[in-house]
Amino acid sequence: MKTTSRKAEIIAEASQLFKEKGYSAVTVRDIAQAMGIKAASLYNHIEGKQEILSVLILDLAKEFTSGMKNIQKMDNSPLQKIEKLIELHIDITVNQSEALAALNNDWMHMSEKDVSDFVTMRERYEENFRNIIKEGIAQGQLQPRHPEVILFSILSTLRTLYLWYQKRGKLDVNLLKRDMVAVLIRGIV
Amino acid sequence: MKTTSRKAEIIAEASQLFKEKGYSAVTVRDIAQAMGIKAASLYNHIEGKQEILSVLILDLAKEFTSGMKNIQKMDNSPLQKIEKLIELHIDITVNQSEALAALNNDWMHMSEKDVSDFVTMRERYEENFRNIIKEGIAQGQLQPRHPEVILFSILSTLRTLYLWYQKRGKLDVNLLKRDMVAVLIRGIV
DNA sequence: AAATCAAACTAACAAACGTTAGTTTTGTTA
DNA sequence: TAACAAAACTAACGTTTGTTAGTTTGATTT
Repeated sequence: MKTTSRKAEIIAEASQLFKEKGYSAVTVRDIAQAMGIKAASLYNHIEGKQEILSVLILDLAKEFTSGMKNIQKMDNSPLQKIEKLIELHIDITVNQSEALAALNNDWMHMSEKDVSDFVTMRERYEENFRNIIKEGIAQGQLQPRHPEVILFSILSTLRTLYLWYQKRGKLDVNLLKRDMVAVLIRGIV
Repeated sequence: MKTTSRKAEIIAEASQLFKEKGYSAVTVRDIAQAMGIKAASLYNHIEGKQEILSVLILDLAKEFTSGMKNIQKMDNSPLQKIEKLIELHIDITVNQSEALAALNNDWMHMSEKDVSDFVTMRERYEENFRNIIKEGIAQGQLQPRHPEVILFSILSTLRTLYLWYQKRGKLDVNLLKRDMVAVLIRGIV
């Protein structure tokens, strides 16, 4: 019973290498070796090195976009939406930390068209997030800080969560969500 | 009156390229072209491509280490020390965002020895930061959250500040410090 | 004017790069 | 067992990579 295509296996293997050394420092021969085959064999399954990167990044970007859409639909307060967004990022981090690394660090190495699509998606995502924050401030539910500072304090933490989630003893996900929400929203004092 | 050595100019130019595309995607010919000279000419001033990276990263790491040392010496409460650390990161970000990008993303491409030195310095820095947090919790000045979560919420935000400080209309530094301290320490509610 | 020196140059290197073409192996289906 | 398709292979390609060697330029000092 085979459940994953060979192409998917290649992408999965490559994503681990990309996470460790970055896209540009990983060669197709590295990827092939990790799979126990020769470099040329990869080309039976993929169009090129760049395709691996684009699949990784764009699929993940769509997942964020769709998650955002779902949360916007909900009949929740701005603060509750922010909590849901934090949980969305944590869930994605736990299951897709390799793709997340590529999305964060290597998006500029995609083709021109894919970069442009990605940047558009990212800007939309950030704008939606910012609007939720602004609404929270307007309603008096959030402190009247610079929305940009709030947005990026939260987003920076969530985006780099993949860097330390692994090594720090694999905190229980629900515990992590609880503490992250608390720290990011209610501060530390 | 020449104030900067040719070597320093090369390192400065290279750091900008590294920030844009990452160390591995930048060639020595790219660096040379940005300076209006030929690639081979660079080798009159530097030992190799890797040396540029190491100078950038290790000098900056030392700056963080020395900043931490100064703050530890002060006779301040844990909370005040954390505020000072936030300000330290912001000051460094404003003046050295290129080197900061290299330190964050490309440290693993230094020589084995330099990587090892760097990782040691980083671990010490994080441990010192963590101890300040723990002390704050022990004294009841901070909420009793998982210290690791607090540490990395703050550190992630500060470490990636360089990514958005530029484009967001160059907020006034003092205003930025005020809002960052407020958001990171007192939360957003 | 001769000597010095920093900093550029041309030319070339061996190695590594992503990728292509054509062929063989392997396991499944007819 | 013959046919087929998936997935591996060998061999090679043209480029780009970091770097070296030896030379020339141009300004400053002796």
